[in-house]
Amino acid sequence: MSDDRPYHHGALREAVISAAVAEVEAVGATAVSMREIARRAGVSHAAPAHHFGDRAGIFTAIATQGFTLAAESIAPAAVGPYGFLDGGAAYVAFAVTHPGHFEVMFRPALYREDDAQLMAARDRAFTILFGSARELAHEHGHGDPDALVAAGWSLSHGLATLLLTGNIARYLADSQADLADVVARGLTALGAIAGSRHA
Amino acid sequence: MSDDRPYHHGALREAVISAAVAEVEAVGATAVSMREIARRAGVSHAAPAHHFGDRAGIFTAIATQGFTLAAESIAPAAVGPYGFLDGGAAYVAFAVTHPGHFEVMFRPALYREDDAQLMAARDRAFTILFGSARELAHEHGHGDPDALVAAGWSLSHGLATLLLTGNIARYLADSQADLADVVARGLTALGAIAGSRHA
DNA sequence: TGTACATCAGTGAACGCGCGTTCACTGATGTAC
DNA sequence: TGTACATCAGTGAACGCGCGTTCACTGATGTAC
Repeated sequence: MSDDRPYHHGALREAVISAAVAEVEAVGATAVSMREIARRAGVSHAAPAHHFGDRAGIFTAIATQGFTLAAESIAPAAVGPYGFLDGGAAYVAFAVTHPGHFEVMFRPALYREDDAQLMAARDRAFTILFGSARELAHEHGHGDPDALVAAGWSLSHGLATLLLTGNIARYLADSQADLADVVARGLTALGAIAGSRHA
Repeated sequence: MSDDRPYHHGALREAVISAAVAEVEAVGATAVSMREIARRAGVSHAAPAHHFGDRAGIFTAIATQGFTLAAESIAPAAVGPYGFLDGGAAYVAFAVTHPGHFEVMFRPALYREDDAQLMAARDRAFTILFGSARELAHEHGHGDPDALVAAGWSLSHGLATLLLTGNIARYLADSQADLADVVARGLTALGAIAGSRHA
């Protein structure tokens, strides 16, 4: 080693994870290589494999961290009688600020789904989603929390995905702050029309 | 050549595109290689490059074909006073039956966005989306088609994405036929609640 | 406090492999006469 | 109808490169005494 970097890194695990997240954001999850992650983290190319075994091991760590971060950032918003709605907005905000984590989290084929810590983190996140939907249904006299989850999750996930891939920007020129308002108005109108159809 | 395959393929372009789509569905868009596409199509490894130049050229062809197929399969549904709603269902159905095209279409970083044929096909598809939204807004007395597009497109796109990545199946056990109903009910309830909040 | 030793995080050279690209070629097709 | 030739779609050998994996190693740290 030419510089004064110590032989033992001390926080190699964290360094590799954040390098891997940056790499996912740069080239996409399925195109990342262990060598490039190591290069980004400033360690030897064999170090990531030494710690995580393979790419699936790194992706499992990223997904676990992602579900934990998502739960932490959504939980404070997802309380009160409209917590499900505010939680949805927080979900979109999380995706936009953590695109690398978000991409990996929802590509379960890339990581080890039976990992104990991953499952725990994921369940914590989904407890917030289903819990706030149950509260919304109870509070407003609608009986089916699962239907609320199906619609609300799809709406938030779709908006997040379209924002991240740059598709919203091309077709709906609004700024992101306005966008939340626009989507809320569209949701209200769309719900009323869908309801009137089957009334 | 050991078999009786003729020297000139005759439909190499189509063969390469459909092999590439199959490969995208197998390993993900960013992980496909020209060599593997050629192997799948049963041609020499240099043939795809000869025709398309590089991966971006193939992806451009896939996206163009995807927008064309999407427009063709959504257009018949997207008519009448509720065409926007039925078009959304057709959008989800297209995504589920054409996962390879769908993935490439909404990753514009992978292809040449300024390709003339691509832009034409894409505009045809989006004309259907915005046109049916305008008709819905007019028919039901809601003034902002863009808000309908933002909400409806997000909802359909999110549902499609969650279905394709296997996330819906894990958390909402319903069959896909039922799911359309569940989402419609959730949308109606969610719209009413969102409306009552700001009333 | 000082010494000896086990542990193990991290290194770096070496390997075989699949990749994209290049390039001289082959052979089927279309056109001119 | 038959011959000559230009065109160009598609081939396959060769190249250099980055990849994941292996493995003997180095050296910092923790523990025993």
